[in-house]
Amino acid sequence: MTERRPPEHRRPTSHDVARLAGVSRSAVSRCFTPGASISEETRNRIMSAATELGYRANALARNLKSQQSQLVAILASRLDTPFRARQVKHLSRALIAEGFRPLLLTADHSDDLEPLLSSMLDYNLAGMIVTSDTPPVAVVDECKRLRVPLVLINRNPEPDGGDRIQLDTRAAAETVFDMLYTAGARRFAVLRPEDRTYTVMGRVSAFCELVRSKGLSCHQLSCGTQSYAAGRASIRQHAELIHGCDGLFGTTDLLACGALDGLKHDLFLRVPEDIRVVGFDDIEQASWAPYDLSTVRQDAGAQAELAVAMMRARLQAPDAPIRREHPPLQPILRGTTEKTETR
Amino acid sequence: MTERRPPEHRRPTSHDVARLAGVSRSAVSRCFTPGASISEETRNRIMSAATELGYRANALARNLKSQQSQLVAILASRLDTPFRARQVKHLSRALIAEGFRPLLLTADHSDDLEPLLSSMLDYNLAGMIVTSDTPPVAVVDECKRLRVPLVLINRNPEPDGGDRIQLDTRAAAETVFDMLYTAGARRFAVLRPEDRTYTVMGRVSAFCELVRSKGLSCHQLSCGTQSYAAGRASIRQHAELIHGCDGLFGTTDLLACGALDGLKHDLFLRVPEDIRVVGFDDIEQASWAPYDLSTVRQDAGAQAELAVAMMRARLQAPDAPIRREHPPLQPILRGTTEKTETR
DNA sequence: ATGAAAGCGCTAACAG
DNA sequence: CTGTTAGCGCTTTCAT
Repeated sequence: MTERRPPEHRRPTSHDVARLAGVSRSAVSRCFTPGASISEETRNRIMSAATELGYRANALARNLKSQQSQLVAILASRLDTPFRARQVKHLSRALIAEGFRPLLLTADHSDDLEPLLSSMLDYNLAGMIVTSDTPPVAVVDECKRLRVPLVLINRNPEPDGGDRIQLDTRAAAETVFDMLYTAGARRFAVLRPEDRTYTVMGRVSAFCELVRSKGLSCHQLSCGTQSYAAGRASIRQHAELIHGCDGLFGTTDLLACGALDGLKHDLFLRVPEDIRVVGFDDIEQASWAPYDLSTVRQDAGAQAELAVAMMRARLQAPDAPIRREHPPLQPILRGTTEKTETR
Repeated sequence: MTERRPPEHRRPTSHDVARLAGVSRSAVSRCFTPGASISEETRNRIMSAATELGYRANALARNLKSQQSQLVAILASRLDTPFRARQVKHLSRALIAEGFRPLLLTADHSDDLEPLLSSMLDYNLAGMIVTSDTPPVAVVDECKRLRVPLVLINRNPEPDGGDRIQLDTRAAAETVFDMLYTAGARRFAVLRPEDRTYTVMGRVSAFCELVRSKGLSCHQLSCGTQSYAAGRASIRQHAELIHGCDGLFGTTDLLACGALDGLKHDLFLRVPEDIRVVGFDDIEQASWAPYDLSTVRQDAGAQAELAVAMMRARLQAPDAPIRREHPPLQPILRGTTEKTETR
């Protein structure tokens, strides 16, 4: 008596719904396809059958058929970093809002991304958004070949594999310079992290160039990583140079926070009286009391929406020319660039 | 002459590989199936054909057939919060390490999760991991019915829909109490955020109970959200009460950091001389110079691995009894509970 | 060890 | 408007 009745936990299929509603499977399919022609009555019957059974179309099957999933891979490194977390949060929300499903790929010390990324491609991705880790060329090519829209956020401009959202380093440099100069800085320094991210390196060199083009001096202070600890250590390490400066560009808020603590606690300098400081990104901690750090905001929300829009556009016009967009920057003036009594 | 030749960007299928290698599609499939029987020679032929064509098995089709995807949904709220970001990072890594693909669902002001979550279920999830947002009952039931393993991290114990990783609030309370008491605190206060997360509320009440069971006093200071700003505001608001206390449990590092700044900059109290402070989570900022906050570490990495292991176990034994695990806690002693010259 | 055949659950082209 | 039919790309008996 081993009667083989369908197990209780089987998902109902369109077949089940069709049978219960007394229609064909195509009817069911049409019922769940936005622009399909179906009579009001059948639709109702199907709908009630569907809800009764708890039917939900199997996305895998649907995607297999339509050769297109709603899956979008997000590749992000250093997710535990405040700005990156914000970026990813907004990306995820923006994608979901547009009906996509974000697949999260966190990769750090560039542990061989290649296999991972290309295994994501197995899912017939609707797109891929990369923030801050340069995807291996193989993957970029693969995306191109498979016509998977690829959006790079703040990535190196070279490989030109996909659409890009890119910081306008010139504009950034000018904004930062203005903030520091207006606050009275004349002898500049900038933190140069050694883990060379394009954006960050770009900011450093653009800033230096700009400062020098004004006939002012700009020291580059090397510091290991883009972290609080590195920022602080760097200040200690370059103490002498620092004493000759009155304006510091932290390159990144995380670095800037570390630097601020170094300036105050290690070198006993007053900010902004002895030295003005500006960061970049406007992470939450920049506004915390001990920092009150002037910075430049990158609007993660707008950036995310732009990324999704670019992806969607590419999806519709795979052969359109590559786009590159500069999202807007907004200077945030806080205590570290406050005007002090001159003279 | 509109010759319809296969578009260049079509993915090669097992069929293409089979043809090139001169074998059947089944052979190709077997070649990519771990424990299948296939001769060394055919395997080689197939493999080289596969690499030549750049073949990768279509995950959608595979999953459709096997009724099981490698997709795991992570539901996380407040991703832009340091501890949550760390959690998600580790979850993502742990999942990927085990061959799963994390789908990221960020939901905040509990914008109707239900449709979202259940639409995720359309992907034949291999599991679902929820951190900090209680999933609607409907979804929990759905998971149960569809036998989708559900792991809840630090969620309310009531619905008992899935396996849980849960803070041991008693142990947490004892750890915190010890840290404060040992540092000399006798008159306690605790921050009570109004956005009632189970874990957080549990910490608050367990702590208060414990303190009172020792015959000591414990004031609950209400504060709006679990944020830096709320922590700081709360201190200002409860200034009088605070002045009568010498030990504060911040409930969350974010709150504790805000509180610390409130204590120092608004009430002009010295920490730890006038009042000792302990946070919870050990976010990076707790170790920053201005805070140097004693706290209790929840090991996000271990937590994530545990979550994935539990998920995997449930996948293999859907009917095993529900598990509940308490991940270990580790007190981190820093400046805010330093012993000061007594008397 | 291998190939033929039968689907997984769905959609879409085509008749009616 | 509706049902029939033919797959999407893969896996998996089942013979051979």
